[in-house]
Amino acid sequence: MKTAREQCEASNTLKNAGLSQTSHRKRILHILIHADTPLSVSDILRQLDQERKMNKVTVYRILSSFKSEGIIREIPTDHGVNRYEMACQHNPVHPHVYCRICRTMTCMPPITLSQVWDLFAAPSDFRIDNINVSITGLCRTCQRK
Amino acid sequence: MKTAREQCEASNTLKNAGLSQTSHRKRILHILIHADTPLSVSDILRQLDQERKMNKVTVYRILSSFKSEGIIREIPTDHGVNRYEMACQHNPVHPHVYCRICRTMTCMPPITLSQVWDLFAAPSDFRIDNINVSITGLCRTCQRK
DNA sequence: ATCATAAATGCAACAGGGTTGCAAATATTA
DNA sequence: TAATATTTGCAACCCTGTTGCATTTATGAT
Repeated sequence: MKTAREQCEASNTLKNAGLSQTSHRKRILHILIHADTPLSVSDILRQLDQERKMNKVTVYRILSSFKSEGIIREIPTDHGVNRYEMACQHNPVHPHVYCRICRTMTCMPPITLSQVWDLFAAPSDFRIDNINVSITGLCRTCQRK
Repeated sequence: MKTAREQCEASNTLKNAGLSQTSHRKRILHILIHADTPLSVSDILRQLDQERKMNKVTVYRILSSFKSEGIIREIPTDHGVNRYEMACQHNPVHPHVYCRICRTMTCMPPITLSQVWDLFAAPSDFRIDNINVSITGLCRTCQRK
């Protein structure tokens, strides 16, 4: 029985997705695998730059390919900044809690929507302003193109 | 029994929220009330400009005050563009379906998350890439400030 | 190993959403 | 109607994310 972190190991992940084994991709995977919250591009750049700089365009392109291959999941926020988490470590899909002031995002256990409501009906540390459920994909028209 | 559109009527909405009755606010409310999908700021500006131009800063500020007062609900998208819907016309909170190509957003009936899964497990016109559940608000630390 | 080809990366410049400071215009209250 | 507080417009700006093109790096066949 492998742990989620082993299953997500960089070179296997890239091989399974049919992506070439570049040092850039491995570095970004390494950061995502060891993150304990979903990361933004600026979070990733900051971590990369501690060791060796990487161009932001490269980061965007790598994340874009990871997203297409289903390696990572993208989470939009109110502030227009997307965050990313490893799909294999964060299964199944689960709610995220986001503070609109300090912009901290944390993962919740994978429960149903009505359970989310129940959870926050009780007195809690977190004051909810808004709950969003978004289903993103391709509409019928755009699938044909 | 009033219809949702009557309940949302502009001058009452502003009065209840304690906001002054400016023509700008009424124009934006009018557009939101008559929208059949959640609108982005550029959607709103485009509609406004057909009649008489309004500065985009004003639109952002008005939407921001509406959001603080709970008059409208904000829905983030993968593309970093927020969309807005009248809270009183769109109760309770419900999922949104968003096409990542044409960027069309539509409202779904207010069902639970597991029902959403069931709905899309069956053959469907819409191909799901990603489901996001986000709870936005204030964490304990930021509530104190 | 080495070479040719395809893919990945860096750089500069750009596009668009959203924000801030300040001056001018408008609404509210007395 | 005048005084004050609020709202609006304008210019300039910040940040996220994208595009085109030149350069570098990985891959696959010889």
